[in-house]
Amino acid sequence: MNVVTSDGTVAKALSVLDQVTAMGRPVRMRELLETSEFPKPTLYRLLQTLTNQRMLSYDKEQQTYAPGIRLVSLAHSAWSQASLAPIAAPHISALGASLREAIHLAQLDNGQVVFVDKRQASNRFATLARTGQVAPAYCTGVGKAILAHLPKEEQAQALRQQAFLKYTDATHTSAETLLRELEQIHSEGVAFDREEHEVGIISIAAPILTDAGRVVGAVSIATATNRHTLDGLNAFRPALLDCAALIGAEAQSWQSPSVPS
Amino acid sequence: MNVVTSDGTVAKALSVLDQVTAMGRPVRMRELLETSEFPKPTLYRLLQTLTNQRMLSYDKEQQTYAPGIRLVSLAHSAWSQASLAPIAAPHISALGASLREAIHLAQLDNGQVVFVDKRQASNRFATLARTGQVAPAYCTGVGKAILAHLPKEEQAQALRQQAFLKYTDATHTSAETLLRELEQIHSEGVAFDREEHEVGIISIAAPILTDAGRVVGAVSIATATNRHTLDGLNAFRPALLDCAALIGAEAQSWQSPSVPS
DNA sequence: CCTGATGCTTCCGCAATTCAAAACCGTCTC
DNA sequence: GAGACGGTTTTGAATTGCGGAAGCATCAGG
Repeated sequence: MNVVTSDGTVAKALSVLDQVTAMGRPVRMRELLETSEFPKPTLYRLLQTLTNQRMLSYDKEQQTYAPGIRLVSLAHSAWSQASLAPIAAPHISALGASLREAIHLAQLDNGQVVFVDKRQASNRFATLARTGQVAPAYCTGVGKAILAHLPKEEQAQALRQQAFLKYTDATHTSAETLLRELEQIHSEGVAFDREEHEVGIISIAAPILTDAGRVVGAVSIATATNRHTLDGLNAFRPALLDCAALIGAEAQSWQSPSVPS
Repeated sequence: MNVVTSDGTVAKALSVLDQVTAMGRPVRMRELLETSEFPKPTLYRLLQTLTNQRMLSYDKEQQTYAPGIRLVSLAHSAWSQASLAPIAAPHISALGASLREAIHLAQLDNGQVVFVDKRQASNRFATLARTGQVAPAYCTGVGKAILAHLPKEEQAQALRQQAFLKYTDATHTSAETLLRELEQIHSEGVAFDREEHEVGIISIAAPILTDAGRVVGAVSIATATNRHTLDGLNAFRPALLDCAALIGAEAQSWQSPSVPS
C-alpha cells in the first residue's frame, strides 16, 4: 500500500486541470506558471496534453486556457451515477414544494462539500447553475452533518483537510471547537449553520444514512435571517428528518470514499 | 508536430475514465477488461490512479468502479466558464416562457453535441436531454445547425467523426445525403430534426453565430409529433432566430475547438 | 531599423515511470 | 480438495516524461 506517493503524470495533469478551473476565467500560461509547482516546459506539455484531450480548451487568439466542454459531459455521467441526486430528486422536490425554502443536497469529496442538487423555492431557473459547487465542510450545515456521522478514522482524516478560514464571526477556527459541536450534532441528529459561512444565511441540515449506518450525504433547508430565526428552523426538523430518512432508505449501498492515508 | 500519436499516460487514463462513464453503471474490472485495449495489469494500475485521484470511486464491497464526485465539481467550473449557458440563460428562459415548449442549448465537442442547458416547459417528456448529455450531431437539430455553419476544414473533420447509425427511418446514413442537407440548412438559417434521432420527437434549431461569423453552438425548440407538425414549427422560427442572435451578440469571442488532424 | 524584454515553443540527453508477462493470492464452485 | 476465476503484486526492460537551456516570435521604446 503506497502512501503519499502521488501517482505519476496523471496526478500532475489533473493538478494543472484543477488549477485552471480554480482560476474561474481563461488564463494564460504565464499566470499558471507563477502558482505552478512545475517548470515551464513541463507545464507547457501538460497543458498541451489536456488540450488535446479536450479537458481544456485553448483560445488561439488570446492564448488562454479554459475548462473544456468534455468535462460537462463527463460530469453528466458522474452526476447521474455517482451522486445521490437521481435517487433523492423526488424527495427533495416534495420537501421543497411543501415548504417554500431552498433545499440543498450535498456529498463529501476530499474534505469538501459538493452540492449535487438544489431546489430553489422562488425562481426555479437558478437550480442547475449552482449544482457542482463546492464549499468547506466545517462551516456549512450539510458539511457538519456529514462530518458528525463519519467513522472516527475518516472523520479525523476529514478534519485534517479543513482550512478553518474565518468567513464570519461565527465560523469555527479550530478542530477542537468543531469537534465539540460535531459530537452534539451526532447525538441530536441535525446540524445548524449559524451564519458560519455567509452572514445572513442560516440552515438546518440532516445527514443521509444508509441502513448500515453509513453517511452518504446530507440535505439542508437554507434560508435568510430576515425570513427565519435559527429557532424558527426547528419547525422544519420533522419534515427534514423524514426526507433524509426516505433518501437513506433508497440509497442501499454506497461507494466508500477510498482515500488512502 | 506529432500527429495521431495519442499522448501518453494521461490519454490512456482518460480513455479508461470514458469507458467507465460510458457503462452507465458501476462496473467491475473484468467487464472493462473485455472491451479494453489495455492488458490487465495496466488497466488495473490506471483504475488505481483514477481512484486515488477521485475521478473514480471504488465500491469495496462490490468491487466496482463508478464515476467520482470530483467530476461533478470540475464540471461546475467548466459549465460556468466554457459553456454558453451563463450567457444564454436569460434568453432561453425568455424564449421558453413565451412559448411553452422545450428549449435546448448545445455545443459541439469532438463531433458530438453536448447539451449545456435546457428549459422544459411541461414535465410530460422528462426523457429529453438533461444537461451534460451528449448526442450525435448528424441526427439532431442542434447538431446539424452547428455542422452546417462550421468552416469547411472543421466540417469535414466533424463529418468523419459521425457514426451514421440508423436510429429511425429518417436518420441520415451517409455523409453525402447529410452534406446536401447541411448546404440547405446553411442557406436557410435553421435546421429541422425530422424524427431522425427518436421517433415522435421533432425540433427546429438555429445556430449561434458570433459577430465574426463563427458558430459557437445552437438553440433548438423541441416538441413531440402529437403536439406539433414540422410545418407548425415554422411558426417559432422568428422567435428562435431572434434568441440565437441575441446570444451570439453577447458571445463575443469564443475558444476554437483546436482539434489536431 | 536595432535592441532588449517578455513569454511561448522546441531540443535533447538523462532518468524516472510506465509497461505487461508472469507469478501470486483469495474466493467461490463443484 | 481440485480447479477456475478475478484481482493483486512483482520485476526487468524501455518507453516516456522531464526540465535545463536554447530558440523563436512579438512588442516596446530608443
